Amino acid sequence: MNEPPIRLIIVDDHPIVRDGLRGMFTGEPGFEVAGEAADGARAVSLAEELRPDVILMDLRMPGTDGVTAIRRLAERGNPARILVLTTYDMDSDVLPAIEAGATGYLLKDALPEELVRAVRAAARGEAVLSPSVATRLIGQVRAPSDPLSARELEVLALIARGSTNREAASRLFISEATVKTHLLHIYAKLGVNDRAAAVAVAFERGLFNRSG
Amino acid sequence: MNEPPIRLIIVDDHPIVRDGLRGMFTGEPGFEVAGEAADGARAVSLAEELRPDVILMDLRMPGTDGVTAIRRLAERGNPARILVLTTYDMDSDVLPAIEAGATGYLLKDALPEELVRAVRAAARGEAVLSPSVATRLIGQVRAPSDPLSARELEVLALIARGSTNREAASRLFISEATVKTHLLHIYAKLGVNDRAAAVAVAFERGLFNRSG
DNA sequence: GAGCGCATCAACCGATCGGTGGATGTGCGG
DNA sequence: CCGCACATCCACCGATCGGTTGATGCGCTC
Repeated sequence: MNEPPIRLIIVDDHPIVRDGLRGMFTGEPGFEVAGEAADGARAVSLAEELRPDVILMDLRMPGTDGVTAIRRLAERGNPARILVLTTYDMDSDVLPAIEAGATGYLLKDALPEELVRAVRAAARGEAVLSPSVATRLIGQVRAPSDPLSARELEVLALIARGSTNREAASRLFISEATVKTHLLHIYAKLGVNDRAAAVAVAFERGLFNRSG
Repeated sequence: MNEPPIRLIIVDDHPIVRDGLRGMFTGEPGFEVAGEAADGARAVSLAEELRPDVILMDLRMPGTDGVTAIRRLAERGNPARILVLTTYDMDSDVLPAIEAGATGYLLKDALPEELVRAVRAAARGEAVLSPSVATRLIGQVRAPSDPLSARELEVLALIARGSTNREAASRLFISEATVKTHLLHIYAKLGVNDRAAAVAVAFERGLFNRSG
């Protein structure tokens, strides 16, 4: 008795990657590549139209990004399993994707057979994580980090550009004491003791990428 | 009169990307994919063995990276044209690759026809740059930045982790005065006035990626 | 209403930083 | 030899930072 093929949509802004993935799954029994999209918005409408079993989703794409697309699919109750496939394993990428509803998260260095296995697992509803992503999630569970408030991010961004506390205060129309208070909160949240280390951690976590 | 096909080696640690590229050039007249490698060392020995016209080279790979491989090929006088194809357009990636001898530098978001055209141009010995890379090179020519010395990078790395000048001095077995001197040099080279801004610029330029 | 998170603010003080204006020594290339 | 880059070092001093120990006000949720 033959099972129906796993119907798949490939979402990635890089044509080369889409070609590579299509080639891989076309040559693998049990899969059907139902469609492709180069950004999140197109992925959402394709998924509505084609009702795939699994969506292979990149995160960073021009226009609508992967996390937003995942959120929209979840809001619409779309049953497709979403397997994130991306280059990035930074905190700022992993958590939002999983919180938005992704079933799995793999990095693009995965071997073809790993990827095939992961898509099969995702189609069954099983969670699939690459080792480095799993490690990060474990770390987050142990020491969940408080997010910085919008104001804290504003202060930190100015500090990263070289403002003294006084200059930052002037720019934000607040007192220097307030800037210092924000900074102390920032240091506590990021687990550091000074501005330079705060800037470093902010970059490592991609905190400055969220602006704009 | 038929011209011989352009013989190509594909070097990328991501199997998906290699598959995608192989598929693309196999289906395109005038090309022959002579071989593939997943890292720089393998690329160098393959190039010696197969004598390709063009090598499509990724930069960041485990083991021997792309820049090192380009350098080795240049040292051996290998005539193959090297076209870098990578995700990254940060200063720390672009300049070393071009200085090492790459004929061109493209980003992975290039359309298939752009890539085909670029490989043909590279085979003719023409330089090929993606727009964002060209912009960066122009910027570098206008305001060439001094690279930080190895010692300066060591100092800055410790500062980014939150060391005071005194702690950094202790860790490096030097005096605090020396640390401060290094920092002043760092600020001058990076065009900043304090440690936090220096850390930010270092991240933006990918200066901390070179370690290890 | 109470509690919470966030934003705002103050004064004080020791620690640290950044700037200044020097200095010496080594290795390398012209 | 000279000049350069790099590494190392000094003392002094004003500016800034980080920590401390408070405080008020606002909006939101239970």
